[in-house]
Amino acid sequence: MREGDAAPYVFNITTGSLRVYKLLPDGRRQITGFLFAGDFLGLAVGESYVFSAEAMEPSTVCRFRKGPFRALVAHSPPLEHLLLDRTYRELAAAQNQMLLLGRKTAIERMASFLFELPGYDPARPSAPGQVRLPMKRGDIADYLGLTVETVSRVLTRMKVKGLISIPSPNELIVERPERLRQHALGEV
Amino acid sequence: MREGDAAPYVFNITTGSLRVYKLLPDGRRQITGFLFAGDFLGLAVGESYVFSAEAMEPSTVCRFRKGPFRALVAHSPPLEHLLLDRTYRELAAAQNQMLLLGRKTAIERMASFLFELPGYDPARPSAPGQVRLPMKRGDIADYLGLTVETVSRVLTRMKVKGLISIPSPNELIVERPERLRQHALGEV
DNA sequence: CGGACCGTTGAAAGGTGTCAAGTTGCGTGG
DNA sequence: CCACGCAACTTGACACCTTTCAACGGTCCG
Repeated sequence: MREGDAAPYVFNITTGSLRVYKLLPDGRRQITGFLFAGDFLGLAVGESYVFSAEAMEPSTVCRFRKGPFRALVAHSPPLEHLLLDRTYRELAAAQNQMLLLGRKTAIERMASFLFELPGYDPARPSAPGQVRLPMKRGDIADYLGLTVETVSRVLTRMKVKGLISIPSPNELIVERPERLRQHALGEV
Repeated sequence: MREGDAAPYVFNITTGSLRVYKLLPDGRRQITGFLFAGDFLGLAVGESYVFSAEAMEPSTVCRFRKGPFRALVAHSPPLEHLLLDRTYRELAAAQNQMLLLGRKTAIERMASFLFELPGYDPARPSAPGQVRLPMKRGDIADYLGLTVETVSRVLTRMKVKGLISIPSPNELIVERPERLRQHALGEV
């Protein structure tokens, strides 16, 4: 779906992963978030979408027409409550991302990014965790407000420091979660 | 209110203006938004606030205890709908801010900022508009992901170009809205 | 085998940050 | 009434992190 297009549908993701982004006229892209199974898409008010979205891998979604969906929500307080709750979480995540984009260095951004991906177990803060990266380097760069080159260089630096290892371009192992977390908070 | 504190209240702003922000441990600050009369504050889920907020000038708010407020919302579908709608708008604004912080240059950020302040009349796109700046340079800098020095330099550059004029530090006149808008979109 | 895409690495350029100093405006107190 | 101190703002010089530009190797696939 494209920013500016008429917005007749709401989607719920069944499988796969999507990137949500906004563009400037000259092509500069900012990815505002990645979506995975269970996430909703296209809820915003208004007649047209305010952002674009694309699948990053083969994905399936459940599509609702907006009118009936709105009616359903309006008649189901629990559902509306669920949506409100999810939207608050999304807003809190957006604020964290603003902090990242406005005030963190490249390595701090990457460290923060790795912690929000599934694969980290908060119950075992120092246990290494494996992370799947369904997105390409360019997607990570446009999500973190960097260039692909910088993303690549930062990953190399982390590898050299022993913070992570990279078995393949789409897999990453966090070797030292506690030190990576310090980086994410700018405490190094 | 401070990030991390217990969150027993929800606020609605009556008069004045507030800044909402997040901090890194070393003191770096990112202002995620400015709030004005009519805006809600502290709606997010959870036991504690996920950001801090301060008044920028003498302000008054209407304070609700969270429990009763939630109950009120739950029993009033129109109210919940209103909150959901506002939150979507806030989320859309946050996505625009991510684009700004991740991909725009200093002058583009400042131009974008000036357009989201009250004082611009969309019905007369080329008419000069006066803008009140209740926040200090440091607040603008922390909102745009810049430093005070860069904010000051960009304003000077805009002044030299004839895009704006600055009668006093807290007042600003947009002289060439159409050219400023081009800057905001990176079309220069 | 050739080509497209992706990721990595190097060298140089540049925009913004850092550090420092100077100016202005204003409230306070002598 | 004026000197003083302070905070906010501006300006300059320089440093540095990230970007830009370029080249190279690897993988997949026609």
